[in-house]
Amino acid sequence: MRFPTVQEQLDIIVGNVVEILSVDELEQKLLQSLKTSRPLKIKLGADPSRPDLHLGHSVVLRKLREFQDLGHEAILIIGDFTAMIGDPSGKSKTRPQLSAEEARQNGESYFEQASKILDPEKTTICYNSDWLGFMKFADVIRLSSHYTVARMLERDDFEKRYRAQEPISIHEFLYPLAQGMDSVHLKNDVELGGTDQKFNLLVGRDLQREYGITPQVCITMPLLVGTGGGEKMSKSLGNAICFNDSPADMYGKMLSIPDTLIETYCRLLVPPADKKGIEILSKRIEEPRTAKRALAKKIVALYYSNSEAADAETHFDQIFIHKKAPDHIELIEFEEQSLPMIDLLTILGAAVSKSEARRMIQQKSVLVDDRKIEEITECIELEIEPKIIRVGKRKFFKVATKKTF
RNA sequence: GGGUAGGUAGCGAAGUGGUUAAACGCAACAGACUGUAAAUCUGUCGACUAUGUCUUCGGAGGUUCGAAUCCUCCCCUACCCA
Repeated sequence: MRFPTVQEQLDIIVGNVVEILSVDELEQKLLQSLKTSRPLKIKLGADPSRPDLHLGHSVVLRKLREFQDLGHEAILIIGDFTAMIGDPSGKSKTRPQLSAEEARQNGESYFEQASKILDPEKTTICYNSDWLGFMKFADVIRLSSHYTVARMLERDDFEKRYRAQEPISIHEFLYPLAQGMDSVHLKNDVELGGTDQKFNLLVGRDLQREYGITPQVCITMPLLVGTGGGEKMSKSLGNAICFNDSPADMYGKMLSIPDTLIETYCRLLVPPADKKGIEILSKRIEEPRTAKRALAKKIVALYYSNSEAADAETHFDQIFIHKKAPDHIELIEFEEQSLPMIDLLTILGAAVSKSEARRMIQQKSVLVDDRKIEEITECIELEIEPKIIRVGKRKFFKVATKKTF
């Protein structure tokens, strides 16, 4: 196969990126790689404490895939060691510490999900505990001596917290350094990350230089806004569309994004090859609904298949347009023949507490076979013939009794 | 080590002895209108054996008929001094 020229490669790499530090260096590296027939090492860090990948992750993963397709080497680093620190980027909450085993498992799950975008055959996966775990305290001291407090405080996040007189723990300073050590260890040529990773990426660059390695090129990708339209997509904010969401969920969540996001989503989430029809639609502002449906269908197809995407759409129409229950709901059987509605709702998990179940009924959002439950004291009579329970717009349950009397 | 200011529900933030399960804002949830869009309106938003009861205001004790509010000790955070 013919390797693409530097310019051809650059044209692809530049797509959707926010910043490349620096383009000149990247060009040099690409040139060098062509001359020596040595692929570039492209690094992407993965946080195993959050193994649920969502469309936000896909932005940067797609970029990594593009590098793979250009013949470069993708290295996925599972930050099992750094997870013990918890990246202080953005919202800083102490994360639960992972055991080594959990970290491995999550790492594998991450890789498996990422394989929906990456070429798994051509992806190198490694765990940073393999080198960070063996550093001695003396090594850490040496490492920390390369950086100053003032430089650390330059980081936007630290600076804000510092000014707001919020706590910053010493170990948080170690996070960028640890991540930087990954780059020193790997001697990678490029590191990819979201814009929130810029500082960390730059530390990696500095440290490589300190350790006598050609510094990596840092490429930042935009952060995807969540389905709510405000904050960045994040599982914990509940505004994420996950790789593992069912096709129906994925489709539904896609339709719930604000119209203003259609174009952005289309640009960042759909690979250029698949973009055509949707792109045109997304520009037709008078038809946002059509565009959104096409986009939603495409997204589902990307993570599942065309037929599953079509099913998701049918399913959606049935529930939300025709307001009917879905065809397939898992049947839940009970020993009892009669149960108070409130109890049933909590058992089914439709409500977290009985108080909440009560509220659901009071707010007239509970239907049994299309009949509205009016009284909180009401009991449901379970029969062999299953009954459909609907709570709110999107929760459906099918219940019956096991016993024949 | 000394001093100052703080710690209130998912978050932000009022409240400084008595209708306070705790104002208000955001988020969330439900309903109306829709296109599971936005905007808007309404309601909900600790739990339970439920027109009442129980548990919450960093933690543990104490004062009081009554404490998020007063006292003591402890823990945590920021800032200043060393």
